[in-house]
Amino acid sequence: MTDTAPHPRPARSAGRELKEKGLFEAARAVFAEEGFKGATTAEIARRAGVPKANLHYYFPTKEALYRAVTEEILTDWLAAASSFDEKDDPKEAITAYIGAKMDLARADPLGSRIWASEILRGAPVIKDFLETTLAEWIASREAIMRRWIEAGKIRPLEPRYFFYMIWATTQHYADFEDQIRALNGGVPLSDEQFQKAKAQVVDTILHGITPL
Amino acid sequence: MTDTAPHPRPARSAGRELKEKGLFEAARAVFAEEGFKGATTAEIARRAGVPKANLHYYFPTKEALYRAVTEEILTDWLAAASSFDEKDDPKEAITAYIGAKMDLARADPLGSRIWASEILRGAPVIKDFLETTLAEWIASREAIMRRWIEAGKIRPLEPRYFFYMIWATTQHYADFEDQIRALNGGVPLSDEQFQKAKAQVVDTILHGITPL
DNA sequence: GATGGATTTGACCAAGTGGTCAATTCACGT
DNA sequence: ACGTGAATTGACCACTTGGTCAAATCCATC
Repeated sequence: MTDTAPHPRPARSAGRELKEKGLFEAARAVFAEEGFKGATTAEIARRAGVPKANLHYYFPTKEALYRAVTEEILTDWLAAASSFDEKDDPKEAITAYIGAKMDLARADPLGSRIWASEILRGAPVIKDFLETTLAEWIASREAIMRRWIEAGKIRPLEPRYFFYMIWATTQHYADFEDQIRALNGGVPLSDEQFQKAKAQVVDTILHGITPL
Repeated sequence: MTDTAPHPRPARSAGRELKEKGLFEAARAVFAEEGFKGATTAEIARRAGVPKANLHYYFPTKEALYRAVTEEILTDWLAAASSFDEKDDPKEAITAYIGAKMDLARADPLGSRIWASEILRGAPVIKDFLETTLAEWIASREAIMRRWIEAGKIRPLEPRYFFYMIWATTQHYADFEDQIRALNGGVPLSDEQFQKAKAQVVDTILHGITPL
């Protein structure tokens, strides 16, 4: 009320952000379905409901748009990864981490699919992330797990392959959603089914690494 | 020596099959890297070392070539799957199956990647396979596992989600090979590393489902 | 209501795209 | 040597691609 100019500059900025968001989300969907090369700027613009020339006003090139999309995905990945560090107890940490990864796969399957598609084509855009940030992440968590192993808290194993199993299994529910749907009578997993799957993944892996 | 006509008709046929094979293999590589839409017939022809027009002599359309490639992959998949049925004991059956899937991922990563790429784009070509052959396969193996559960041979679990875990984990070593390489100091897993990974996958999953 | 930068967009372009085709070359039986 | 069908391929085509651009339109400010 006291503000006589509710959106003097924000108006422009907000409009811009909204349109940019629309293009961004449309791009996520198309990149997830078609991959980087298969995606077309025309299709992205069409889904966002703007002329193609307008897309190029907000994002100079298809690759710039793609890079913006991937960056957000890496951020989300790291956020989920942080749940591994919140507990000192192996079971709690692993349970939290698997849960976070499963929830992310459920909440943002497109992100997971874009990641998968990016790896499949040789990871040209995120290669640096893999070689630096991700490599450091897994190295330090590997050290943590080795301490757990030495303390007899979990069975001896190669931590890397353990993480691969978690990544593969959790991301499978996003990347292969269409296959899972086909095997589920043509309908997507319900929330109950997904929760059960999540519990089973946690349960099986936890049992798999618990000492006798 | 006795045969004065070493390749009278076989020559033609063999030449044809060889060229077809070359195109087929080139297509596998390009489809695996770029996906169906991203792959170009020009690139496939270039890798096979033949003019593009020649490709269309052997395979009328890009999609016909793609279908030929996918059909072989489904055959390989089923062959690996049969190893599940060779043993009556759960541990032996699952060990054999995981081993076969891991070996397939190692021997033919391209096939696994084409499958993944096909699912990512909505499985237009193999949807029928998923809904019929694969659905039947998992349904009957689900029944087998339920019997094992009732007999107390394995812990109670939802067989479907168990198979998803196996598929995800084993295929991960093919589909995410580039990521694994990046996390392995830039070099692919050696044979020893891969064998160790395979053993650990078997071991963890087996422990994960073995009753206390 | 005039100014000027931000935004919008139809028209356009050079470079690919999957696919065709007619002309040529090949390999074999005669 | 010759005839014939299989195989090869350069040239071509209609269409799509990512990206450009100049002209139009908006809209906060003065």
